[in-house]
Amino acid sequence: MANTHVKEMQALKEHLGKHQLKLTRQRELILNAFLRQEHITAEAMYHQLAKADPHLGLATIYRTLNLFCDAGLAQARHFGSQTKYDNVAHKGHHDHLICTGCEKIVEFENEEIERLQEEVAARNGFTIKTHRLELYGLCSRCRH
Amino acid sequence: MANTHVKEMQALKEHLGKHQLKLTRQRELILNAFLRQEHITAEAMYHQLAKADPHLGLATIYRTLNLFCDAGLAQARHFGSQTKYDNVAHKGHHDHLICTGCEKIVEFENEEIERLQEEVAARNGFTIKTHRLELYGLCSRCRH
DNA sequence: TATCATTTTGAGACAGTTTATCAATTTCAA
DNA sequence: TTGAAATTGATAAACTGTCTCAAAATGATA
Repeated sequence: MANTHVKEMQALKEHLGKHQLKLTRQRELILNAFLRQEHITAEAMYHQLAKADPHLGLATIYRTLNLFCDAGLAQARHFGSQTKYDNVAHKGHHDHLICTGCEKIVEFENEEIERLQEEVAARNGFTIKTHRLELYGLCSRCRH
Repeated sequence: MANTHVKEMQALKEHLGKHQLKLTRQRELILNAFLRQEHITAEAMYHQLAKADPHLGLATIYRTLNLFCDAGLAQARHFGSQTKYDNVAHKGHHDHLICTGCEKIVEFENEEIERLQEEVAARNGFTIKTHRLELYGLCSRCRH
């Protein structure tokens, strides 16, 4: 398997080392698959990896994705009843525009909004570490 | 029962009328209880209303809160594994500044951010219905 | 490279939250 | 008042995610 994600693998190894955790075949497999996505659910990843390893358990996917969150490689977000794991490395940061009709998700970035967020935070004595902005509505196709 | 929420009751009746739905004792009861809250889970409301009506079913609470969402009186938000129903009437919109150190939550409003959100949405052909903005970081006291 | 304490895995049981089912009841227009 | 249509309550079922535990894999050490 091509290891095209050297930097992230490095970060994972570092996290594993710091916490007496081990690098397994499954963790490598899941990391490589995960890094090819922008965001994905555990269930979707389960089905996607079924070809590569039919015996890979769903619980392992959940455990590993949560591990990635701890390691700072992923970020969990709750959309409706599901949890999506965002690939943090893929893009620095992106916010979401979510269609409540067809569930379509459009990503966007807006520096002006980010700047204003910093301003609000500063005014309240906060130092922002991360944020989450989701706009819910109808896309042009669902408006009818 | 005191009907101190005339405007919202009106809005509910309007929605019911438009969709061939009926006004029931339970819907009135749940509406009045809901409007006294800022945000609440279905489970919490279930326990809270158990005194007023011990036979009120949990399914009815869920159904009714979802009805309120359709009617524009409530807004569902997913926090972890739970869904909280926000009272839309209570305050217009408010976003959250959340301290990851002490869990303190500061509410804020920023019209400029809201305006930019509309702009982003329009650029992508979306019509925003609601949004959710949460800034995570450390408050001044926790920064040390 | 063999050993072996420790971690991880897979499979399914389990738990918490929300929705579906359906007979009995309630609403409301006529 | 009547009756078609909607609603309710009770519970089963669905769904997402976590826990359990015996078996397997890892990796530090000899």
